[in-house]
Amino acid sequence: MIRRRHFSNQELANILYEMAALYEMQGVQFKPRAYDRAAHGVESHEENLQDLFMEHGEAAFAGVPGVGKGIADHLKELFTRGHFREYEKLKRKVPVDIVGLTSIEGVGPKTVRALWEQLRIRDVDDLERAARRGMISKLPHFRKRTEEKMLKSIEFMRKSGKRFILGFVAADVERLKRMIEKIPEVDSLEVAGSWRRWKETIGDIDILITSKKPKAVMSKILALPPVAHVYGTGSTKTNVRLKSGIDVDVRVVPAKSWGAALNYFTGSKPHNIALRSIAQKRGWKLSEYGLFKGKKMLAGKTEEEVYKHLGFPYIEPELREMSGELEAALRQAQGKPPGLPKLTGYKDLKGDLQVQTNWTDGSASIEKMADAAEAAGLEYIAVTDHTKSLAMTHGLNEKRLLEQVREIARTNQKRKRAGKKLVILAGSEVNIQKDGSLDIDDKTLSKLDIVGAAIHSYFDLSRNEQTRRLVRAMENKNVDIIFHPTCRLINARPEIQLDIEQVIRAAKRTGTVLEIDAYPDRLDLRDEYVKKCVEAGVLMSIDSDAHAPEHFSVLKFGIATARRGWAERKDIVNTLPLSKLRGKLKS
DNA sequence: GCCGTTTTCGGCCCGACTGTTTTCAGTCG
Repeated sequence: MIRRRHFSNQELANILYEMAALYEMQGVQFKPRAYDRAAHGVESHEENLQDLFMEHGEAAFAGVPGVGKGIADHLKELFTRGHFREYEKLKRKVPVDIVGLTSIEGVGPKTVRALWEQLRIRDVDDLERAARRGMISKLPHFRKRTEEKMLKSIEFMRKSGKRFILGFVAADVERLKRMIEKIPEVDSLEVAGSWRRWKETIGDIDILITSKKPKAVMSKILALPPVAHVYGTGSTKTNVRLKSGIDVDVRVVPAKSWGAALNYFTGSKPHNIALRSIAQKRGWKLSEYGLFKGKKMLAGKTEEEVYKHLGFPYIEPELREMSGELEAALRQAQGKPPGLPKLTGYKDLKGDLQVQTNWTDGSASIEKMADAAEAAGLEYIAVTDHTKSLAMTHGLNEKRLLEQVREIARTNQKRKRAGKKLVILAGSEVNIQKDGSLDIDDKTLSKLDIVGAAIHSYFDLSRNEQTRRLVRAMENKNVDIIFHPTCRLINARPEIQLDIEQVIRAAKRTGTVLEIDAYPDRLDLRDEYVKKCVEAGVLMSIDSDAHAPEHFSVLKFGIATARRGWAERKDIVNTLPLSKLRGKLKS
C-alpha cells in the first residue's frame, strides 16, 4: 500500500526556504527572494494547502501571496508524487544539510557550497571535524580566525538552539534593560523585535538606544556582567550573547530617526518589507533612519509619523504580522469598514476564571490566592481545582468539591467582613475523559458557579476522535468554558489533533467559552485561533491558570495573545464585571 | 520566480559589520 505523505504548511514552507538557499548557493539572481516570499506566504496561510489543493485543485494557490505559476507547479508535483524534480536537481549538486549548516553564525549558502565543493562537508558534524583538524583555514578565502569562530558557534549552537519562551525570559530581559538604562550616556531605550510584538517565543533581544556618545554606550554594554561573548561591535551596532544563552542586538540611532528605527526593529520582517515597497512605489525610501524623498527626510521621529506619511493610522506592534493589518489600516484611513480592531487593553481584565489552590496541585490556600488576585487588580476569580481522575494532583471527587463550595462561601463572607472586595466563584477544572464524558456528575456540576472542562490525557487520539471528544464536552449544559483547548506546551508538546473550525462552530452553537490560557508555555488558544474565534463571534476568556499567588502576573501574556489575534474587549468574557459575566455563561 | 495607481516587462528592501577581496562579497537582521 502506498502511503502518500501529508505536508503541513510549515513543512512546505521549510522546503521552499531550502529552495531559496539552494538557488542562492548557485548565485542565481532574484529567485532566492521569490522562494523566500512564497515560503512566508505558505507559512502564514491559515488553511492547510495540501487539503485545499485536494479539494479545490489549482485554485488553492490563488490566495497565497508569493506563489505564482512556477512554485504552484512544484507544490502540485509534491502533493501528487511526494517529491519534485527541481528540488532534487538542485539538491544533487550540493547534497548537504543546508538548514543545519546555515544555522551556524557566519555560515550562509555560499560558504556551504564552498565547503561542499572543496571538502565534501555535508553537515555540522563534518564541519566540526574539519575545523578541528585545521582544514578550513587551508582553503582560499578562509583563515584561522574564521575556523575558530565556526567552532565556537557550533559549540554555542549545541548548547541552546531553541527559541526562548517570552514569559520565561521576561525577567532577564527587564533586568538587562534596567542595567543599560543606568548607563549615563543612554538617552532613551526600548526593547523592540518579537519582544515588543509579544510573540510567544523570542529568538533574540533587540535593543534600540538613542545616545550622543554611542561608542561609550557600546563599550559599557560589552562590560556588563551578563555578557558572555561578543559577535561584533561597532559604533551603531553591537551583537553579543548573554551567559543565559540569549543573543542581544544593540543599535544606537539618532533621536530624529527614533520612530523609523523603532518601526524597523520591531518588525515583523514581512511587515517592514511591505512598508518599504509602499514607500518605494511613491519614489521614497524607507530605512531605519527615516522616510526620505531624495535627501529630504519626510518622517522618522515617531512611528505614528512614519505610518501617517505612508497613508496609515498607527498600527499596534501585536498586529504587525502581515495577517491583514495593512489592508485593514488602509480601509480605516479611507473610512471604509472593517478597519483595525480596538484591541483589548492590558488593564481590561476584571476577573480570572482558572485558578488552582492547595486543595489540589496549587501551592496556596483559597484565601491567599484571593488576596493575591485582589492585589493584582482583579474583581473576581474562579477557584477551579482539578477533579478525581487526575490522581496525581489529588483531584477532587463530588464530595470534596461540594465541601470546597462551602469553604468558598465561608471565605467570601470572611473577606467581605474584612472590607475586601474581590469575589470568589466556586468552579472546577473538570477532566474530560477519553470519550468526551466528564469525571464529575451533572448534579454536582450544576451547584458550581462556573465549570471549566479540560483534556489532560489521551493526547494522541485521531483528529476525528479528538474533535468529537471536545464537542461532546461542550454539549454538556454545565460546561461554561473549555480550558487550554489544544493542550500544547510550547517547545515541549504539540497541539492535540483538532478540526479547529468544527470546534469553533460547536462553541458558537453551544454557547461555550474557549479559553486563552495565559501561562507562558501554553498561550492556548494561540493567536491565529483567537482570530478565528473573533471572526466567528465566539467568546473567549483569558485566564492565568495560576498555581501560586505570584502567577497572576502571567495574565498579560494572555492579553497579548488575544491582541495578536485581533480580539477586542467584547470578545473576552472576563473583561465584564461580575454582574454581567453571569449572563454570558450557560444557565 | 513573482508581480503591477509607474509596468504583462523589467524591476525586485535597506543598511551594518566582518574579513582579507585592496574595493567588495557574504552574512545578518
